[in-house]
Amino acid sequence: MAETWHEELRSRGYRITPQRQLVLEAITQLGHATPEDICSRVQETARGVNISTVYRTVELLEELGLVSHTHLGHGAPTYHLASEADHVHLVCRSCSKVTEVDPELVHGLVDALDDGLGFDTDVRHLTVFGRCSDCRRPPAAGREPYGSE
Amino acid sequence: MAETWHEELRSRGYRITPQRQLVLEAITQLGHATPEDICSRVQETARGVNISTVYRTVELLEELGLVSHTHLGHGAPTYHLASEADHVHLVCRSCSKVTEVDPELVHGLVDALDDGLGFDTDVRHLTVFGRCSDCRRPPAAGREPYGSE
DNA sequence: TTTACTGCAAACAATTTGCATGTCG
DNA sequence: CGACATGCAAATTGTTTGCAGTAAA
Repeated sequence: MAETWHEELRSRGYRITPQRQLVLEAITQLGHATPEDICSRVQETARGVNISTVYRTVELLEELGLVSHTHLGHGAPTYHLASEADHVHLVCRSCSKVTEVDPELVHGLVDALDDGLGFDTDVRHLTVFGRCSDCRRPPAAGREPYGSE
Repeated sequence: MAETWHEELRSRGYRITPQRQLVLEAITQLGHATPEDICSRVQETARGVNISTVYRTVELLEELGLVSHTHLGHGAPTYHLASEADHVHLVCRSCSKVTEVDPELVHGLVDALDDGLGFDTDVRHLTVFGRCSDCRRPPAAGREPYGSE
């Protein structure tokens, strides 16, 4: 199993601690998790990891490139494994449903931004807000305003 | 000049107040503004509008479709006139520079999401994170991790 | 005069920081 | 042992809410 990150940590002068392992595990299991989610999840098993340690840890893991975060709306950001992060998020502003789609769909956009402006898009961080098919009205006259976030 | 929104307000039972006019003006002048920005700007001229009134007002103005907001990174959201909002935001994660680009660039994506999933994208709310041409390294071996946000 | 709106302060939520103590290496 | 990490509490933002006084219409 991949514990290659242990070496990566050490080589940078960081240490391997149970808390860091627990946080990484929680993110692995939860998929999309806010710092609070991670904290609660970890508390189920072990004696828990303090919320501030969670914050410090996700920051570290992100710096190492192991996890990445996205803003799925209003409040707290959600973290997920970078290795599984290769997808784009769609968030419905009516029902808040989150859908993951293949990044292939945005390649056109990414290429256009690269060619035209030299902008290097971070696809993993991309979130598209809108309205999902379930919440969308059958093409009527006036477009209703979007709901919250 | 357009004071059509006055009627819109009244017809819905809302009132026209100096605070609401000031907030709208501030957003008009500032372009991209956080609630805090709006508050400070207004305080330069008049006796000021309380921050909680700013929050209540932007919510109202957004409901009316006059302004819209986007998350340009970490903290507070930024508000702008809906009439000027027809652009997509690019945010550089290294230098934090914000660039506005023609929404034409994302039409491909929007169409793909619509055709494939029936998802109705809210282009005005779209923000793309990445690295701008200035901050991008000349194609080297290892890709540096992204900075803050 | 009626009822919405504003300001203020307190309540909340999310995140950060200082510091004494604990522990990986 | 010694430097780094953790826990805890307090300090910071960012945002919301209750309420009494103010002002559009």
